[in-house]
Amino acid sequence: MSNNLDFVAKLRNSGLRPTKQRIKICQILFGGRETFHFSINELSKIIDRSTNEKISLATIYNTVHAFLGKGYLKQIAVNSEQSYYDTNTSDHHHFYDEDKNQLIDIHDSEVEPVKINKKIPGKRIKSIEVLVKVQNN
Amino acid sequence: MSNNLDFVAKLRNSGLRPTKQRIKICQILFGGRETFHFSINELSKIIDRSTNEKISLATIYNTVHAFLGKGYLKQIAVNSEQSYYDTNTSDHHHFYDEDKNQLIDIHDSEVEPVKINKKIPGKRIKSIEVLVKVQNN
DNA sequence: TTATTAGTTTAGAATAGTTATAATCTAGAA
DNA sequence: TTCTAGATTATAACTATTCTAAACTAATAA
Repeated sequence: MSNNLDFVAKLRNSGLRPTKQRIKICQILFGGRETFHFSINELSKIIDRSTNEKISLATIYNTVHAFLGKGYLKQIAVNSEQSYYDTNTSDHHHFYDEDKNQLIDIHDSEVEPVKINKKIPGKRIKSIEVLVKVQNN
Repeated sequence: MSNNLDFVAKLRNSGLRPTKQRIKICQILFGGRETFHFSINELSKIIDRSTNEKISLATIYNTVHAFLGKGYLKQIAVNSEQSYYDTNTSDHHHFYDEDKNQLIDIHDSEVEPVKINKKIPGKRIKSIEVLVKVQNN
């Protein structure tokens, strides 16, 4: 498990000033044993619960965008009124439980590799996302 | 190509009253040779161009939702500020061009079938969507 | 250490997509 | 033709997200 010095280094190395807000958000996002999925709204609640000092919504948005840009987070394509993010940036896919509005990892070993036999001139593939929507039986 | 009587029958059969607004929207969505992708905003512009009588935004939303519920449209999972829909409800996947904000079909023959070797207790798979994000070279 | 400054945080305003409301209208049945 | 449940509409309300510009702070130089 990372400590704050690791986060400070991580931030510095990416050209982001290690402010106390960013370090706090790093602790929450990257300090645990497990990766997880979150929306801005959920992250905001987690922050509120885990500290007395509030971090403004604008800063949470800024930080998530910065981390996305640095590749520390991945955005997940779901149809929902809010955007979802994943602290697991490795190649993998998702179940989306529409009843619970919840994302569940599908490990790469659990999907046959997706092969696309089509190219678009002048374009290169940036990512391949598989979303398996599930419903209650 | 369908004529209005077909649309009236289609609407009646699904328990939807064939109002002139719904028939007009049917013409646009299902009257052409090709299927296509659209956002509410784009659909609204197409309607404006193709008729002198305005259809209110609320009705467009209502109708698209009704058609979604009846399975006449499919919603596509994309990260975007707006929702995208597809008049092609058959199994197939998409490229998403982030530079042009544009969806492009990947026909089923162009992807190896996606196999998911994982089940979630009490849940059944509703859909499998593959989204391939592409960028300019 | 202090001063400087460029980057950061913040509250709140602004924006955009979508949904809700309540009055008016209309398709279809009697 | 009359009646009514279902549709349409303009507009208000709501929610997620982005913008703004003032206050703050980390990092650097003096």
